[in-house]
Amino acid sequence: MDGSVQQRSGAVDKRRQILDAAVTVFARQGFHATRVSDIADEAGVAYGLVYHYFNSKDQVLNELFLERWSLLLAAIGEAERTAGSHRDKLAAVAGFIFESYRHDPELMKVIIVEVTRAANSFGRTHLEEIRRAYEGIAKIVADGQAAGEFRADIAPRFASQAFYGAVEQLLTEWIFDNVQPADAHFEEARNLLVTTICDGLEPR
Amino acid sequence: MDGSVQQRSGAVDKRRQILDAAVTVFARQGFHATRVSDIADEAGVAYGLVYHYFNSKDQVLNELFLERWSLLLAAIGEAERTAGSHRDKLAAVAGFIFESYRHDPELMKVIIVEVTRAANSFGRTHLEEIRRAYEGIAKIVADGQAAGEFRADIAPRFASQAFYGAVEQLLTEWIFDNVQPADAHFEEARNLLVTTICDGLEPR
DNA sequence: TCAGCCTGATTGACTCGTCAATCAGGCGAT
DNA sequence: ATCGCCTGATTGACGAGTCAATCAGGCTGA
Repeated sequence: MDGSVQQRSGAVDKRRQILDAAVTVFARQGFHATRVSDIADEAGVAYGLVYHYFNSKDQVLNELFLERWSLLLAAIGEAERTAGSHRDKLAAVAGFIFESYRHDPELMKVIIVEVTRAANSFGRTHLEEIRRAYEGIAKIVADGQAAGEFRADIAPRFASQAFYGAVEQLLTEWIFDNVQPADAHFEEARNLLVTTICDGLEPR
Repeated sequence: MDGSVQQRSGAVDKRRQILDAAVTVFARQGFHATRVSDIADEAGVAYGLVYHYFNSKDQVLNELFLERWSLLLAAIGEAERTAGSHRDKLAAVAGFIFESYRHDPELMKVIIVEVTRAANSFGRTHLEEIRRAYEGIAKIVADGQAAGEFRADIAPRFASQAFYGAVEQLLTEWIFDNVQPADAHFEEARNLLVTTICDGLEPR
C-alpha cells in the first residue's frame, strides 16, 4: 500500500547503497584498482550481497553509467527542443554537463574516466550510447547552420567533437585537481566555453 | 665503433623490439588486458627478457609515453619560437599532434587512452609532464593576447584546455573507429580545428 | 493467537584461475 | 672461461565470483 517499490521489508534500499558506495570507491581508486570487497566495505554490507544485486563488478559500473548518461541524452533532446537560439541550445548542453559535475563530482569523474574516455574497456562497450550524445550536439550545430547562425563550412560532426572535447577536458582538469570549484566558476566555464566555440562557429 | 648505441653485440636491438611490440599489443588490448607474455610473444622474445630490460610492465608504458611526449613538448617550444602569427603557432602545435597520429596511430592511441586520459593511473603519475604541454599552449595564447591577436577576456589556461581537449577528442574518434584517415583528412582536421578555436579567440 | 513454514535477504570463507615477477641455468661471442 | 644476453618454468599473491549456511519477517491454518 505504500508508494515505494521496495523489495520486501521497509529496510533501506541496499541496492542503492551499494551503487552509491561504488561511486565513491571507483572515484577514489579507479575501477581496476577497487576490489569488490572495497565496495562492500564502503557500503557496510557483506561481500556476497553485491552479487545478490549485480552479476558482476562490471555491471555495477554499467548501471551507474547508463543511469546518468540517459539523463544527459534527455537534456540534449530537451535543449534541442526548447532553448532559444542555437547558441543558447549549446549553452544549455554545456550547462547541464557542468551542472552534473557540480551535483555529483564523484559520479562524473567515474563516468568520464572509466567509460567515456576508456576506449579499450567500457568506452567501447557503451560506444553507441556515447555517440548518441555526439550526434545530438551535431544536430544542433547542423540546425544552426541551416538557420544561418553558424558558418556552413564546418562539418557538424566535427564541431560537435570539438565542443564536447573542450567540455570534457575542462572537467578533466577539475577531476585531476580533485577540486570542487566555486559556483561562480561553473557559470564562468560555461560562458567562456560557449563564447570560444560558438564565436568560432559564427559566420565571418 | 659503429654509430649506434647498442649494448654489446651487433644483435638487433631487443629493447627497441620489445617497446615496439608493446605498442602494438597495448593498442590492441589495452594496458590492463595485456599480459607481459603477450608483449614477449609479439616481440618474438622470451618472457624473462622483458624483465632484463625493464623493471616492470609499468615501466614499459612510462618509457613509451616519455619518449613521445618529450617530442611534443619540444614541438610546442619550437612553435612558440618560430612560427609566424600566434594563430600559426597554434596551428603548428595541432599539426604536430595530428601528424604524430598519422605517423604512428598505435602509439598515439596508447598514449592518449592509457596515459593522458587515465586520471586514476598513469595520467596521475605523469601529471606534471602532461601539464607542461598545457602550459606551453597557454603561453602561446597569452602572448597572442598581449599582441592583440586574441581577445583578452579568456583565461589562457582555459583556452589551452579547450584547444587541447578538442584536438584529443578528434583523435579519440579516429581511435575508436580504428581508422587511418586519408591525408586530406589530417589537413582538414587541423584547419578546421584552428579555424573554430582561433576564430573564437579573436577579438570581436 | 501462535507455531511452523516459506521466501528471499544476507553473510563471508573458499575456490580457482590469472599474471607479474623471479631465478637458476644455457648459450654464444670474445 | 667468463660475461652478459637470453630462456621459460616456477612461484606467490591477489581478487573475482561461488555457495552453503544463517537469519528475519510475513503468511498460513487451526
